[in-house]
Order: sequence, then structure tokens, then C-alpha cells
Amino acid sequence: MPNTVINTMEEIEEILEERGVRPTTMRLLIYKFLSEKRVALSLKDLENKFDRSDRTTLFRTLKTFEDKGIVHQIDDGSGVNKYAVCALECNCEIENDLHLHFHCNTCNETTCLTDHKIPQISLPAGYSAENVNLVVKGVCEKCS
Amino acid sequence: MPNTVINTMEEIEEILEERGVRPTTMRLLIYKFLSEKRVALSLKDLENKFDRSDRTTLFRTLKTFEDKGIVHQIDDGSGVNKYAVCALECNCEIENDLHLHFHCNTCNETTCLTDHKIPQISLPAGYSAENVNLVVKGVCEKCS
DNA sequence: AAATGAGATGCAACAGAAGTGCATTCTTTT
DNA sequence: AAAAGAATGCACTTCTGTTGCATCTCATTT
Repeated sequence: MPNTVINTMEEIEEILEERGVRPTTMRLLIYKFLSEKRVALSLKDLENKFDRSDRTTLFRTLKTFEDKGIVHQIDDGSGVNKYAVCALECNCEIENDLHLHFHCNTCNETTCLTDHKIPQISLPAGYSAENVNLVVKGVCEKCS
Repeated sequence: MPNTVINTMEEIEEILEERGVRPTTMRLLIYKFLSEKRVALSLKDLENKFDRSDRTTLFRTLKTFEDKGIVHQIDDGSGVNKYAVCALECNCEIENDLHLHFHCNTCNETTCLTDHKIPQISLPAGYSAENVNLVVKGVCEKCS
């Protein structure tokens, strides 16, 4: 979830270290960029922003962040993976952090609607859920 | 949705013609194959089945079917697009055909749970929904 | 401070899926 | 049968994601 709070570099450094990620300059900048955006970002978005850094570095940074629970990946159906920083309490667990995502067909932006939890879903007998992905597509506030 | 009913070739021919799709031999076979499967199929699945036909033909057949409302596309988060034949009454409209999809992490199969409609979702002011995609991941009946 | 070593970064190359242009073949219509 | 239009097949391109390996950076140890 994109934080509305802007973190200082010192705070970001703490966040990364808490999760066992070495706070390099690039990682701090990438985290800062992600956390300032209200929307989920793709690798391409990072490439455009950090054009002096290599694709691979950005790619691996996202993977590292994901592995360590710093960002979560979003599949909004656009065909490219997007990422948003997790809320503080978020453990990306099925019980407590399954919010829905809204994908705007006009501006192509994907927003985390953290306040909108996914309703309880009943499954047929024999099926067990581990994860739920709910993406609503339409027109966002900005574009309507 | 994969029909449980097996259609005769004559019936399939009617279905295609009703939708304005010329019922060529390949298209009949592809529809038949799709409709006999309980699960959504990828382009690769069709390639494996119809190895004497060209990828492009299969690709374009799926696109044509999708455009004409004969199949619906499913993004189950596996990274590849999958397709399943629509139910008879399905117009892929938000009001009446939004069922959920279940993706099994073990067998990698995606099933349409047509009986499980997507619950009503409330959106913040200014947002309007055109489409909803709900994929539950976990372990299916067969694999549990 | 210099050496060491682990981790981070950059470059190149690859893999898989999706998509397009064009020539050829098939079907339907006249 | 000829013509027109649609379907198919082949080759090629693009885009995203991914990996291997060499190099660089930084923290730690001596």
C-alpha cells in the first residue's frame, strides 16, 4: 500500500534493516519512490525514473523487497507485474491484509484500496484458499 | 465456463454461426476441445493438442472467440492468458456473469466456479466498476 | 590502513508469451 | 469458373521477465 506519509531517509533505512535488507543508496531511493506514489508501479516505471540504473538491479530490488515482505506484488490484469509498499502491519497474510485493487482503464493506474477488505468467499468442499486476488476495473476518481 | 454437456458438431456449428463466426473445421475442433475441458486452457494447451496447426491460427481463433463473446479470457496470475467457453446466457457483463476463478497451486489448473458469484463490492466515491476479476489460489479438490 | 569476503550492481544474453505483416490457401458468392 | 473475402501458415518482432557471470562496493577482520 502506498503510504500517505513521507518517510525520511533515516526512517526508510530503519524499515529496510528491520527486514534484513541492506540499505544501499539505490534501495533507499527505490523505496522512497515507491512509498511516495499512491499507485502500484511496474518495473518499467522504475526504469523510467531511474534511467541511470540497470534494469536488473531494479528487478532484483523488487524481488528482494517482495521476499522480505516490504512490497507486495499486484497482478492487475494489464499483463505486467506491479508493486506497492506494504502497510506497516501487513504480513501479506490471507487473514489480515487482503485488500482489493482498482485498475483504471483510462489512466492505466492501479490503486490499493486498503480500506476495502475482500469479503468472505465460500468455496466448494475440498477446495482450500491460500491467497485471493481481487481486481476491480473501471474508471477511477481522477478520470471520471 | 466449461460446459458439462458435450455438444455435437452440429450444435457447435450453430453456436458459432449465431455469433457470426464462420464454422471452419479448426474452429469447431477448438471449440469442442475447450468445451469438453472443465478447466481454462492456455494457448500452449491448444498448441499441444493441435500440433499440426499453427500457433497463429490458434491465437487468432481465441481472439475471435473472445471478441464474439464465445469464450472469456481469464488472468489467473500464472502469467499466461487462459480461456474458457462462456455459459449460454453469459454476455460477460458485470451484472450477471461475474463468477470467481480458482487456481490450484499444485496442478496449476484454473477452474471456473460459475455457481460462486462475486459478492457485491463497495467502492469509494468517484470510482465506477466495469469489470471484476476474482481469483482464489490454493489447493483444489483433486489435489487435496 | 590494508586485506578479505560477502553482497550488490551492471552487462549480456536468453526464454516465453503475445502480437503483426504478408503471402498462400480455402470458401463463398456471383 | 472467376472474383472477393476470409482463414491459415510462416517469419519475424516486441515486450516482460529471468539468469550467469564479471566487477564493484562496503563492512568486517586482521
